[in-house]
Amino acid sequence: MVRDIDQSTKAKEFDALLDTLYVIGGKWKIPIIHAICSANRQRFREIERSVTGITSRMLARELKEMEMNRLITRTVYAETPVRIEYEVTDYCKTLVPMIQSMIDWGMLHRQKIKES
Amino acid sequence: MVRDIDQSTKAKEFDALLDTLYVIGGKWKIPIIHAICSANRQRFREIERSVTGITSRMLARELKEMEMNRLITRTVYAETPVRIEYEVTDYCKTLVPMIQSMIDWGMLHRQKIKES
DNA sequence: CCGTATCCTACGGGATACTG
DNA sequence: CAGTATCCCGTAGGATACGG
Repeated sequence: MVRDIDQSTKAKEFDALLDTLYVIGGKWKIPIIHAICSANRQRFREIERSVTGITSRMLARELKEMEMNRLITRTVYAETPVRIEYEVTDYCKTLVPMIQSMIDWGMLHRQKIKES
Repeated sequence: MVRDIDQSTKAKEFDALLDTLYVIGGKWKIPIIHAICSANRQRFREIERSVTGITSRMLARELKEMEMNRLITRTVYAETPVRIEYEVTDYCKTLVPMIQSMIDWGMLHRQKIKES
């Protein structure tokens, strides 16, 4: 039946939405992506500085999770001292328009609230 | 200085991003908006049914918060029995493209993970 | 139908200290 | 620099029951 097909499509959309919210969920992932993206590649300490308020524990944890989800890559350069760089994947860059729309919307929202 | 202007712009962008994440934050708001939007207006019970897993406590709480943030309106129709409908504001509809991109991205992500 | 009132707990996430 | 190890806490949010 057409109706069944339509329902399962809606259900899949809903699940996809939940997936996305899960992947980008929590307080830090989007800000981290935004930070790495704006410099294209970044070291641990640099990210820590540009994401205001994050602790090294949280950053380490989030980076690990995002690596598992193929959002970033971690590269170790065997220099002395060792240098480690994080880079967003092309895949992750597909999130950029979404993040930009979040920024735009936040600006708008701030205006809206001021007009109380 | 140009550099200061640039930095404060970046800071504002960052804050706007945090604002958005705050407003749409939590587990339920985006799914709720998506549910109401897809029908344009909805009653409490209908929303409850289409947002899988939510409890009435959570739904009531989220709706209240979203009303405060001018994302939805609550209209009471003095019939018997009384009918109450929730509607997204035009303002809220500016979130729709973002939500759609979340859905698209979720679909993509699922593929990506399957290819492990 | 449209919620509110309680109670309770898992866990996201902060603070601090420490290692290779 | 690039993290790990502990300890700890607030609160988002689940379960359940009830009321207008």
